[in-house]
Amino acid sequence: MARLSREFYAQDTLEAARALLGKVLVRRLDGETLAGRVVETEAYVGRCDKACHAYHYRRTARTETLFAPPGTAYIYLIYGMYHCLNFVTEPEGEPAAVLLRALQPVAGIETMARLRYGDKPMTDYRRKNFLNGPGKVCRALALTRAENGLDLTGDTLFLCGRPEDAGLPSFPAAARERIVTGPRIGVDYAEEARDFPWRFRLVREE
DNA sequence: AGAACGATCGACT
DNA sequence: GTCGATCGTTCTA
Repeated sequence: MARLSREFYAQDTLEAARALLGKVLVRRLDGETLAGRVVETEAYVGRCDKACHAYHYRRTARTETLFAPPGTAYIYLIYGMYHCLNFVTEPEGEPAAVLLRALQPVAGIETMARLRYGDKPMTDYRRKNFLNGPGKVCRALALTRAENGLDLTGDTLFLCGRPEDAGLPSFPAAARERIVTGPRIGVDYAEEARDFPWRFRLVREE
């Protein structure tokens, strides 16, 4: 199964955040395959970014994962009730990562819907807001701190360029899309870094 | 030991 | 648009 290599993750974080758009995230759970297409990311760079947990190489129990090799999953608890999934980037020792903010569902949709909504029926509102936030993505993929530190070159959680790389049916004809850049969400406390245009979204052209 | 604070979400006016 | 939930992490003393 072709998946993104450690060298891919070792690149510059801003480049990685852009390059990850359109890639397919695969989560194997109890023998089932859950998958989604990456449509929104944010970059966090410890070297120079006050919004990054490892700003100025700050090393604590939590940030230890950001110092792990590129291609490691950094998952942390936020606001006491949600989790965020990040992909560790740059050469080992440079604490940096790409936050996954949104997916388009690709496979295992019923299971993801159950993880997200339980037995509540699917509605248009729920379909529209299914995987459009970092906490929602982690809920739908059953990712918690227990999965923090997972190796993304392994079999449990990984990214690939196309669905066929994971044995999934290919996408229908690709719509025209472009990358929209803007400031990151929820980092108003981060002084000058709050305005860095380090959020990347894949949006359909009209 | 205690306090402050979130890289969010969903319910509600 | 506003607001509260909820708890691990981090910092202060």
